[in-house]
Amino acid sequence: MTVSPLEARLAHHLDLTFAEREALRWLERREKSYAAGDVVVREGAPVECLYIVGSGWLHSSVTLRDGDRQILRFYFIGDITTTLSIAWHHSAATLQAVSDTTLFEIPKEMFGDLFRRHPRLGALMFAISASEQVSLGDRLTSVSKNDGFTRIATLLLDVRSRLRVVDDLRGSSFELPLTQKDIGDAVGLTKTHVNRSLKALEATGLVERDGRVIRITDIDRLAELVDFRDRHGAIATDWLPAVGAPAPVNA
Amino acid sequence: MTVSPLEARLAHHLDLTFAEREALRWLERREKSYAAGDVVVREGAPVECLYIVGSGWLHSSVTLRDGDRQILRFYFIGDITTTLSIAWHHSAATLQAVSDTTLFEIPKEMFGDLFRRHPRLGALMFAISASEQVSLGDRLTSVSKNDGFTRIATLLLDVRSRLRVVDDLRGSSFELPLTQKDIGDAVGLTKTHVNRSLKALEATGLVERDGRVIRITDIDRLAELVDFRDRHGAIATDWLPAVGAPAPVNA
DNA sequence: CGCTTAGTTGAACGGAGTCAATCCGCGTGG
DNA sequence: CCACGCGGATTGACTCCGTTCAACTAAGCG
Repeated sequence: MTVSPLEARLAHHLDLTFAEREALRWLERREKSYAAGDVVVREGAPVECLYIVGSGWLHSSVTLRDGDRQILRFYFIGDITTTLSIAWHHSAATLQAVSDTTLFEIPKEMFGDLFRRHPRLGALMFAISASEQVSLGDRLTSVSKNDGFTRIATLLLDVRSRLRVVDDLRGSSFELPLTQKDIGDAVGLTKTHVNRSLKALEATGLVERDGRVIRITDIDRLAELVDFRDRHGAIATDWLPAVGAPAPVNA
Repeated sequence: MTVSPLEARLAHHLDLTFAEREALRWLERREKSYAAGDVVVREGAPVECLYIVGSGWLHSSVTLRDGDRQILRFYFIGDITTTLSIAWHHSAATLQAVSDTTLFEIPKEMFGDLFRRHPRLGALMFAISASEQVSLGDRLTSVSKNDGFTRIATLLLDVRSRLRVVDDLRGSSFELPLTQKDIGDAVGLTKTHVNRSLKALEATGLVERDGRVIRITDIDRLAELVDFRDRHGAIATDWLPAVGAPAPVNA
């Protein structure tokens, strides 16, 4: 029996019951593959499905009137994508593969049914969504208040931290399969200034680059330098409802 | 029987059953009052409860190392606050009353139980949370890519739009009980530049100010000018699970 | 009536954008 | 095997939006 990415993710926070595990695997039957650069869903297109990331990197972004792009979020294995758009019939953002990826496609209705059959998992999804919202808030703060150097350092630390939780990231180095333009679109800088800031980061000796492989030589010191707060640790689950057969609705 | 704020909000999206209405009202028993400026929850403090806004304005913010502040979100009647922090035992942000407010305090466990007893409401909460996330993404985009004039215009349009949905806002004018420093903390500008941008907005004739009362004379034209997208309309509910007694967990 | 907080305005500075040239790695085709 | 072309990375010069610093005014309040 293979380990499913979403199951693995959630099991990180909770001791899942057999039925819960079963239900999660049930969601991951329709597998699809995309090549690096492929657009999975375009902004404004109708969305009937959510996608669980099976492997690879993706990002979601919006395009402005002048053609400029804002990258909102990166997705890694075990993440659920297009939840952003679940509130509408049309996608609020473009979902694009950064590297080669596999996705599990699940119809929205099936996701909705999960709330009914496994309320505890529904509540856990809510909590995960909340933590993602905090993470987005952190980036807003970073973009709003910090200079380029700090924004990029924060992005690197954030990505590394998520890869560590999500992937089996061992050492201090990791691949960042993004162009400098992409980085700029994520943190609100031009590619020119991204380049300058990356150089400045290297100059401190805290970050090394080899092509698109990044190595942070002293994570703690860099984190201290830019006041980075890691949000990707454990999440509180003590408030979740009891597991098992849901209580009947009383009058 | 009084109309509860949360009930009214959710009924906007869904035909609620009697049992669901009952459950929502059940959440709103512990009422508390706060004066303008009061801090309800401080960043880092333990949180055991969520708060439904009964009346008034609030905002949540984070404080940076240098004392600078980033306002993440404003809350109005019917909003659920501190959901941001539900994933942790300690608050991720400071919740502060902007005007005099009343809040309904609900223990996290009771909120969790809502997912079990009324899965459809749980899923709806998830959708609302998703739409808030999109809204936050819009602000990230605005702060990341737009100049001061546009950022503030967007904030004004956004607040007006939310007040219109949430409150019985009739005309084109509304009170903005914020200092220019507050506005700056929300959109990432200094108070100096907020002032200049407000002046510039007035100069276009599209916005009038009288103290803290704002009047947008031509909403459509201002929206067109700054490429504003209103996210606070209806949300899709067709994917929600069926109402009624939850299905038993099958083997 | 002073004191404090918020709003307003001016001058100078600087971080990041803009524009533009150059370099580099890599795939493609001759 | 090498010339060519292309997308991305790098670097420099100049400009400008927003900050910083610093008055000064207006308004609320004890």
